[in-house]
Amino acid sequence: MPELPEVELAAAIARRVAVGRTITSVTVRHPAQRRALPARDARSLRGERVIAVERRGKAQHFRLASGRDLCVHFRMTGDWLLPGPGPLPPAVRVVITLDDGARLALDDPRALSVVSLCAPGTGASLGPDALDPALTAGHLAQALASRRIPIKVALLNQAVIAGIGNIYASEALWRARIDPRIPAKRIPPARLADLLRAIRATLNAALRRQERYFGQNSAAADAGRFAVYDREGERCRRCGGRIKRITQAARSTYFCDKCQGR
DNA sequence: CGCGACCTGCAT
DNA sequence: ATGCAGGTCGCG
Repeated sequence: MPELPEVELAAAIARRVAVGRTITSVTVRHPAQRRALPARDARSLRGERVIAVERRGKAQHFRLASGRDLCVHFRMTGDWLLPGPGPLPPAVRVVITLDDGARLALDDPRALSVVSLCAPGTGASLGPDALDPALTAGHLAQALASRRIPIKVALLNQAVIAGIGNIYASEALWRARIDPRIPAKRIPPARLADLLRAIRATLNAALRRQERYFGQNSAAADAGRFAVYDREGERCRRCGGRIKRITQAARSTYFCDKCQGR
């Protein structure tokens, strides 16, 4: 479940568990994960103190006392789990044990997550974080000025703006009443300002929702979660139009063609 | 640019 | 059985 809001919450959990603690072991339990974090690297983390856990876009960075950086990316299905005693759930791929006995477990059924020691400077290709207050519509305009790709596809490009994924790209465009198919460079500055506000409102609302329903998997938590995502054929809650699904860059885009601009 | 690869589980 | 999934990289 990992776009920016989900990762922000996950990072908060990791922070609470790990910051100020020393790692006593890192265990890797899936061959695919071992490629990114070989046994040697995992071993080298023993005795490392965690200074901070930061989030940039969808990536988490454990800043370590030695100056190294343990990077975690959940990709499609990763999440942190705080396992109790006893056997670990089957999809736990990596376990970080801290000196107070607490365990931070990477739970990822698809095993596409990446945990690795990354060199400083990695992530330079990331654009500004979507919730960074320093990000302005002007920056966005500049980043999009030369791109004729559809705006929805541009929003998924983490080099343009970091943290937006397939769900919230559709949701933010709906909120800003922008047609996802419009070439990015053709959106006027004033509309980009609307879009940036819509992105922030969408991500912040999702964040609040996360906190409110933390740990629950109830129907209440899902009700009304998305305005358009995964609602093909249903009614637009704003104008009553039919929600459409199209494919862009091999991914589903949802939008209302009645109230999302020409 | 689009598309397969990386992985697994789930709905149809 | 098939196709799809909230991400990203690397290929043609």
